[in-house]
Amino acid sequence: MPDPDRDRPDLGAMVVRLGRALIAAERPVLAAHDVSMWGYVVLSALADEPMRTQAALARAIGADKTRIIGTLDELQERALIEREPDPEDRRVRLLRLTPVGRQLYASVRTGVRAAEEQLLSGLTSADKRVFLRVLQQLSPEPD
Amino acid sequence: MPDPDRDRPDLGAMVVRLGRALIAAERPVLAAHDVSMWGYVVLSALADEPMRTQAALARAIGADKTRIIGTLDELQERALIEREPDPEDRRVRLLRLTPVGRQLYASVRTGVRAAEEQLLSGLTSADKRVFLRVLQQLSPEPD
DNA sequence: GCTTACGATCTGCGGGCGTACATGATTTGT
DNA sequence: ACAAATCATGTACGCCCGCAGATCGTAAGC
Repeated sequence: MPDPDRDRPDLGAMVVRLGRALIAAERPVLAAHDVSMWGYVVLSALADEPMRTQAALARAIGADKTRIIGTLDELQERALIEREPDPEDRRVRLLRLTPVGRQLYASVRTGVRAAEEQLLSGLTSADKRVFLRVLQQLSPEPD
Repeated sequence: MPDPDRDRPDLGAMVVRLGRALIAAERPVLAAHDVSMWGYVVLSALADEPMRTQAALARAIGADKTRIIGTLDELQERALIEREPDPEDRRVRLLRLTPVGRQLYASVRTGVRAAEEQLLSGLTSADKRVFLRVLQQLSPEPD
């Protein structure tokens, strides 16, 4: 009786390949809306809930805190997010989506989900359900 | 009836998080054997089958052909691989593992697999089987 | 033989990223 | 009041990567 587990590629190799396929599939969607990868990630994080500090946002999306500043600058300039000093602690900037930003995010996300569905289209619905549930279970929340 | 599919994170976000967790889990294993990530990938590719050209190897592992030269130099210096001019076409270098290289690869792979099993240890065996099968189905072979 | 094509290698460019450090504004603890 | 901590920001360094030539040796077609 053969052991399929011994012959499969490394988990890491498969995840990397899937990641590359996802990036390739989603790049056109992002480009169509003129949003960068990091921009989309920021919009996604802020759509879930507004953030009280930029450091918290950086932690939430697994980015360096200096790296997201440029992204925030651009999103703010396009009026997709608001970055307002907290009246109670004027060191911190309250971050939230504008209505326009929320709308754009919804559009991009719809496209991203469609691209993902395309990649998953070869699966049975049972396999897809298990796969997505397990993947969610295995992808750790950032501290 | 709630729709769990609408609330889940993007597939891309989950894959990236899982990838980071895998890298973190496997880094100590690689360091213990003094092998770089690229080195391990090369050993893995050559363990499957010897390669007739370095360009073919680069394509197989999704790396730039100039990138792998340094990796091959190091592996050759440690006598883990052989890089011999093809007598029939002396432009190309035949690449294959040495017995030592095959042995080291087996050790590292055992450690890598153990780290991966650790990450998967929270799953039921049915979930794990489906997840790995689907993941393999979704991770495209490089051209 | 001569031209063209191919493989390996080296070098340099530009971009993305993480890290560290410095600064200025502001809050907090004593 | 004063010192220490916190937050956003800017700057600079180094690393890794993909990509585009340029070079050299070799092979293949004419």
